[in-house]
Amino acid sequence: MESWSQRPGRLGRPRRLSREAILSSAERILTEEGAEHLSMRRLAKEMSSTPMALYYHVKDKDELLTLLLDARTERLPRAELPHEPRERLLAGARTLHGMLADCPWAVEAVTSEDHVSASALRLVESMIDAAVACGMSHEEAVYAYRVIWYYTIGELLVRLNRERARRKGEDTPWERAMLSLDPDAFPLLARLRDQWVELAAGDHHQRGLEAVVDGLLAQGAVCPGTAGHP
Amino acid sequence: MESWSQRPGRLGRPRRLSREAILSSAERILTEEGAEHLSMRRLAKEMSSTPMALYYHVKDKDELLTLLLDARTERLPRAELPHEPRERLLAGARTLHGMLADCPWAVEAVTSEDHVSASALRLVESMIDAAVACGMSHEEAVYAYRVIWYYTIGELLVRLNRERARRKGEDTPWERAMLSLDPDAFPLLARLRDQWVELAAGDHHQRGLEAVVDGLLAQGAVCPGTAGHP
DNA sequence: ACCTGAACACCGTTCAAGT
DNA sequence: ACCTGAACACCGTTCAAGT
Repeated sequence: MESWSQRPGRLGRPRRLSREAILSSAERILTEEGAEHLSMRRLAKEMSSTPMALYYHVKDKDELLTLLLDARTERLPRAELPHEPRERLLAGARTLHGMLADCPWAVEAVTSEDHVSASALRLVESMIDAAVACGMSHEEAVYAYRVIWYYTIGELLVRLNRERARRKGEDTPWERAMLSLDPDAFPLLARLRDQWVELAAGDHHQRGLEAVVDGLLAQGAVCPGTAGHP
Repeated sequence: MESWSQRPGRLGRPRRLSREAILSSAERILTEEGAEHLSMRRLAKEMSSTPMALYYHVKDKDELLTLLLDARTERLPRAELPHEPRERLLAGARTLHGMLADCPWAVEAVTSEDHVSASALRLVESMIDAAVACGMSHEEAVYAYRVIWYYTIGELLVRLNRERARRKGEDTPWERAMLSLDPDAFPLLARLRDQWVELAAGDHHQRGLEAVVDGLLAQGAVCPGTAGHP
C-alpha cells in the first residue's frame, strides 16, 4: 500500500526508502551473505542511502530483526498435522526445525535475541497439545517441549557453524582435532574418525528427534499404547 | 615462571604485560561482566596498557579465547566415573554440562567458535566409550554423543540468555509473550503459564538428560539389561 | 514527511616507529 | 624484547539541521 506515492491520487516521486524495501533488502543480505554481514551501514549502502535514513523507518536493528523474523514465520505453510499424537509431536518439531534450517540467520536471532512471533506460538501450542494427548500431564508436556527445543536449537547451531566453516573453506576445529588425534591418548576416537566425519556431514535430526521424543514418552510412561515404538 | 623478571638472576623492572597477566585479567572480565564485555581495547584499558601491546603477547582475540578455554578445561577435576555404563554416560554429560554452566562465557565460545581442547576430547572419548559399553555400535555411540551434545548446548544457551535478560532486569521475550497471551487464540498455553514460568526458572537438565539417554538406549535396544530404568 | 552530516562511543587489527 | 601512535576499516545510534 502506497509504497511509491505518499498520498493516493497524488502522483509524485516515489519514496526512496520504505519499510518493505528495507525488509526485502535486509532479507537478501541475510540469505545471500549470512547474518554476520547484515549491518545498518551495509544495508544503507546496499540501498544507496545513508545509515541514518533507515532509522526513520525502523526503530533500531533489533526491531528490524524482529520484523524479518515475523515476516518469515507468517509465511510458514500451515502444515497438515497427523492425528496420532506422537506423530503430531514429531511433525511439530520437524516443522520448527525445518523452518529454521531453511533460514540459518534466524537460528542466531532466535537463540540470542529470543524473539517470539504468533506463528511460533501456534506451533508450540500444537506440540504441547500433542504431548498432552500422548498422556502427559501439563507440567510434563511443557517440559517435553523444552527438551525438544533444546535438542533442536543445539542441532541447528552446530549445523550453522559447520556451514559457516565450509563457506570459508575451513574445517571445523572438531574436524581438525579428529584428524590430528594421538591414537595412544584417544584410542577410541582415533578409531571412530570415519563415523564422526560421516555423521557430521549427514542430517540426523529426525533420528535423534525420535530418540528424544520416545525417551520423554517412556519417562512419563502413562500411555503405553502411544509411547511404544516398532 | 619469570612473570616479574625477564631473565632469571637478573633483577629488573617487571614486564608490565605477560601472557599470564593478560589471561587472568581477561578471565576476570569474563566472569564478572560476561563475554559481551571482553574486547581487546577494554582489556588493555583494564591493564592500563594499550590494545596493541596485547598483540605482542597473543596472536589475536581468537587465540586469547582458545587459551582461556584450554586453561579452564585443564583445571577440570578428573571426576571418578561410575562403572555402570549408563551411569557413566550420564556422568560424562553432567560433567560437560556442569563445567559450561559454571562458565557461561565458554558456552558461546564453544558453540560459535567451536574450540576443542584435550580435556574436552578426554570427556568425549569416555562418553563414547560408555555408550559402546551400553551395547551400542561405534556408529550409534558417536551419534548418541552428538544428540546429547545438542541437547546440552541448547539447554545452556537458553539458560545463558535467560540470565542475561535477568541481569538487565528484563523478561525473556518468551516470558513477555506468555504473560500477554490471547487465551482465545492459545487456550492451552494460557492455561500453562505457571508451569512454563516454573520450568524456565528451575534446573531440569538432569531430568531431560535421562530422557534423552534412555531414548537413545532404547533406540539401539541391544542391551536390555542396561537400557532399563527404574 | 523524509532524509542528511557530523558526531559519539565503540570494535579488531596492522604497521612503522620508538626505547 | 617490548611497547606506542596513528591509521584503516568497521560497528550502532543520536541529534540538530536541511528540504
